[in-house]
Amino acid sequence: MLGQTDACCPGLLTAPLDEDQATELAKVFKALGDPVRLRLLSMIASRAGGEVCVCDLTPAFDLSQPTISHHLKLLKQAGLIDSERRGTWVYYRLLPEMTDRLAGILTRPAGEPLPLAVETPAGAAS
Amino acid sequence: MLGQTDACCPGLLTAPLDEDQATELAKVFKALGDPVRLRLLSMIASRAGGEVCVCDLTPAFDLSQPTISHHLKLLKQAGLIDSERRGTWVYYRLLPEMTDRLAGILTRPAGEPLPLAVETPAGAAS
DNA sequence: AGCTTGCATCGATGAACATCAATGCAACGA
DNA sequence: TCGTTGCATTGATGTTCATCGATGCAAGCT
Repeated sequence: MLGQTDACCPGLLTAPLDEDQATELAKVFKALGDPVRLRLLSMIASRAGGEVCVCDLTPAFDLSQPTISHHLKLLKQAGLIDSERRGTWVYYRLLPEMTDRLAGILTRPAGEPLPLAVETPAGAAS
Repeated sequence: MLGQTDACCPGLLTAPLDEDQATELAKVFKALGDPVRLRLLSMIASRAGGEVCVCDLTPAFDLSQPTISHHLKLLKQAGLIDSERRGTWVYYRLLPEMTDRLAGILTRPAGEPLPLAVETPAGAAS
C-alpha cells in the first residue's frame, strides 16, 4: 500500500501535490489523526526490541479490546506497523520506512530562497 | 495552540506519548488527513513568495468556495497556516514551525540500538 | 476432547465530518 | 449611494468514524 510512488520524495512543501499523491498521503495522516492511535504507535515504536504484544497495549487504555484491535488494524493498513503471530500472542512492530517518509515529506529543503512575491492574484490583471 | 509544550521534541518514536500530547498532536495530523487540505497546504507552502491568495486556490478544486474556506479554516486552527487580509484579497502562508515540529516528531534519533527483545509479555511470567 | 486465553471480525449505534446552498460582510469602483 | 467582487459563516444533509457487545478462531493446557 502506497508503495514507492516514483515521485514520492520531493515532498509537500516544495511542489504542489497532485490528487493521487494527496489521497495516498491523507490515508496515512488520517491514521495518525487519533490520540489513541498515536499513543499506540509511540508505545510500539519506543519499545526496546521493537515489538509489543497486544496484551501489553490494551491495559494502557480505557477501551475495550476490540477497539484497540480496530485501531491497530488501521495503523497496519496505513503501512505504519506490521504484526506477527508467535504462539498465543500477536506482536506489533514499527515500519520505520513510513515514518521516515513522512518526516522527509514534512521537511523543508534547507533554506527557502523566498523569492519576491508576485502581487498579481487571479483576475487582477485588469 | 499546541504552543511549545516543554516535552515536545523527543518525539513519538522514542518514548510513549502521554494522553495530552497525543490529543494535541492528533488534532494536527487529523487536519492533514484529508487530500484537499494536503493539496491546499502544499500549494501554499510551495508558492514562491510564501503567500497565496484564496482566489488562486479555489479554481484548482471541483469544490465550492465555502468548502475551500472551511478546509483553510481547519488548517489554520491546526497551526499549520496563517492568513492576512490585504485590500480585497486574503493571503494564506505556511507556518513552518509546525511542519518542522512534525518532521522532528517523526524522525528517529539516528540508529536504534535495537536491544535484545524480552520475550515476556504481560501475564506470561508463570 | 474439553476448557481457557489472546486476539480479530461482525453488526449496530451515536458522534463527528465533508459538502453544499444561502447568507453576511468587507473592500473597491461607478 | 449603489452594485460588484472576494471571502467567511450558517444551517441542513449525507457519509464516515469511534466504540461497544457478541461472536469466531487459533493456540496452549488438562
